[in-house]
Amino acid sequence: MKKGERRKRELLQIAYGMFVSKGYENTSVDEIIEAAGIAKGTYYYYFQSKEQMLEEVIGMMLEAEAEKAEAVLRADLSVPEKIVGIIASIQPEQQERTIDEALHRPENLLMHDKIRGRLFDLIVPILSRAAEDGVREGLFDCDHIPERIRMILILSSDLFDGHNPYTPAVIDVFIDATEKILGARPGTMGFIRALVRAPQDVQ
Amino acid sequence: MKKGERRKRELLQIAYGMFVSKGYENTSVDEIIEAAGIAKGTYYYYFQSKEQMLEEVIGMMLEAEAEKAEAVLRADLSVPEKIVGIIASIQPEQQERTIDEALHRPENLLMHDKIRGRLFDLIVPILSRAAEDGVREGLFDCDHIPERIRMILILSSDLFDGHNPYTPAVIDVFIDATEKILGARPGTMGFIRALVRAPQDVQ
Amino acid sequence: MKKGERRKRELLQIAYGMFVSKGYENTSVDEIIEAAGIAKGTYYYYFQSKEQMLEEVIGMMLEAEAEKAEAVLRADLSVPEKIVGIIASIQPEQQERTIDEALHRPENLLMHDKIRGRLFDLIVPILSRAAEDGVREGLFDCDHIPERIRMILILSSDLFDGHNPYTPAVIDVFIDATEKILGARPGTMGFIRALVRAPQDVQ
Amino acid sequence: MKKGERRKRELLQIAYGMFVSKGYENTSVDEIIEAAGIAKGTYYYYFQSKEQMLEEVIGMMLEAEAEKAEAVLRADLSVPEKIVGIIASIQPEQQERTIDEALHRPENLLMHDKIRGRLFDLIVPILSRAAEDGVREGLFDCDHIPERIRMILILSSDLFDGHNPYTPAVIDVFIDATEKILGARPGTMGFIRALVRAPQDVQ
DNA sequence: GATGAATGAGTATTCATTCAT
DNA sequence: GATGAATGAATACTCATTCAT
Repeated sequence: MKKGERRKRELLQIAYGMFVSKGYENTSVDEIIEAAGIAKGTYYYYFQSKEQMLEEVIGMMLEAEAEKAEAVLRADLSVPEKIVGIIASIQPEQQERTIDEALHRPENLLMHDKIRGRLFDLIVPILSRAAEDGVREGLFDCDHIPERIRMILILSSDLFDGHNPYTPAVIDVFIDATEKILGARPGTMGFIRALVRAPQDVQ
Repeated sequence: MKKGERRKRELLQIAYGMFVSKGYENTSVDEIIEAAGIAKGTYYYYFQSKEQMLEEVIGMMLEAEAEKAEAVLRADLSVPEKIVGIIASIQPEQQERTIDEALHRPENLLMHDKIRGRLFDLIVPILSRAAEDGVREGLFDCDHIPERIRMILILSSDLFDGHNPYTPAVIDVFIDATEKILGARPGTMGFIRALVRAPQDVQ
Repeated sequence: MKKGERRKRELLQIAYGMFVSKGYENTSVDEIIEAAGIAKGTYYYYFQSKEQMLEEVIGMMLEAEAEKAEAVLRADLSVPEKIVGIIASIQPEQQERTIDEALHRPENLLMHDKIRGRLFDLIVPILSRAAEDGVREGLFDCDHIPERIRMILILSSDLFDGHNPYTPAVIDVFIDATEKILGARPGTMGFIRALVRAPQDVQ
Repeated sequence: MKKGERRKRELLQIAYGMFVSKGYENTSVDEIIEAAGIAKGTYYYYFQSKEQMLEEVIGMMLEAEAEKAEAVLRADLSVPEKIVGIIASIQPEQQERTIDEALHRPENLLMHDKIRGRLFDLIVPILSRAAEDGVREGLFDCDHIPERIRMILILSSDLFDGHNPYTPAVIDVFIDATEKILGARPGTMGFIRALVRAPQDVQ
């Protein structure tokens, strides 16, 4: 049992890397088993189908994301820093880039989309708790917190997902919009600017 | 030449319908030619590849979208109405629904994504012109108009694409965010609420 | 040893049910072990191969058939009744139907055929003994009894195996043929008609 | 069109030979295309599936059988000779043997069974016409002709299908049964004995 | 007696594309 | 302009069997 679990974990890791770098649809079972050094039968011993494996890969990834987010939440940071920190930590392309600089979007669409939906459902409540703290502290002033959080997630995931290079103007507007959506004083989220510098020269 | 063009147009229309209802990847060339009643060779006489055909399908669709948007722009409407009208007109799912009520997202991802990107690039300048009018009229107060417009597009396309049923809270927050992103007085975009009622009962 | 034998018996029973309802070829070893709640290794501890298991399943079934036939032979019945009783008792579909009404023939062909051959070899001598009694009693008048018995078996197994609905004409002709093959007086086997009524409405 | 049809015919012939000699299930598509010297795609250009090809193979074979039977019917023969001639002509094993002496039954079951059913449906009416002539001529005396014909077909196909060597006793009983089933005078079908001699030494 | 992880040859089917006519 | 026969690499999945523990 122990042994089988470890093996499975290993296969998920390998597949995750391949899915991210070449796309789920462009990664064949043959390629996975070759990379893993196992037989076809072994693959189907652990996974009922390629699609079910994708679900497990995503599940594994989400667990990791959730843990990271919770860690940020517990860290000694201001509420805006927590929110931004969590958002930054889930930008999928951050890790994807690490694995494969030449990431082509189209082949990743399916996985990207599946992850995005489930990730949002997972992260919205966590971020909402942080935002509620912000309201309590008088930093934010707004109702419908989960809906507002989701919007900020939508914006950030779309703007900063790596396929549109973001200009200073985009960042300014994003900061402005974030502050206003949460009812924060101008400047509250300004520190984002500093965080965003680095990856800019990619691509 | 004239005749050939018409034929091609026809094929694009047929393919468009199939791509939208079954997804690009799930539509085989065989199915297209059968639906069109032509031979395999004829297909490849008109299109270099299936992918190139997709590009042409999208191009054709975008032309139509742009025309519709320009028409709204020329119409006798207030600036906020123009902006909302254009945004509403490009919700891809609006047309897709017409063609196939049971549209499943995953198979449409590739086309959807390709369309979205190019549609935004096309529509942002048009909407920006409208927004500039709004600024001139004192309705809006903001800089970086194209960036702000793009954000509003991102939000609306994600929130209202039909796979998340939108609650009143979502609409309220969207209206609030839109007003604040454009620097409009509260209530300026409130009329959106009325427009959004109808499709709600679809799902 | 005792325990092992019982276990094996149990497995044969389970497999028999599955073979009959889904067909031998469509029943995988995986399905058998899951139904039996044992491990793969255990299966191959008891059986050298799936095919060998089939042989054992058939053997087990034949034993049961032979016992039933002998019981009918010992019963207090007229010779024609004995013969018809034994034939009726071996109609494989009779039991199969009990297990799975929706039995489709093609998947059962292999097993059906194997059983049929061995069943005939087993039952022909038994029936022949009954028929010899009939000759002795003056009911039948014929030579080559085993050959004649086999023909009657062939006819009945083909006509009444459930996939051809049998009409009254078929039954009449079968009765007539049976009587003539055995050299019996007309009417000797007429009682068959009554027996055959019931299953007719199955299909 | 002409060319495609010929090609298809050719493939059916090749497949027929393979199905008969190795069994349908044991003949892979790969083997067929290799034997035919065509590409995988070509195979699926002509046939939707392997199973559908089987249907066509059988259809082709049945056409041939029917033609042969009709020819016998038109020939200048006595009614009993016609009937026996037709029955002899359809013994599948006759041709199968020609193609592959080492015919193993189990792998042929599916095809054999499918053919048998359709062949009977096809041949029963033809033989019935001949039998009716026999009645008219006073050679036979019976009702329910199609049912009786079918029984004779069942018997002959089972007795003479090559896997049970037929003894003189079997032949005698078959002749006797046939005569009685049709209400013919003893000796009417005796000529069968002569026909049956030859193939006996096979196997 | 019993387990379950590992095997790998085998299978049918798909599909965008080519090209001689 | 148009045809349709031909291609062949690619793909996901099955399953009886083995064997170290």
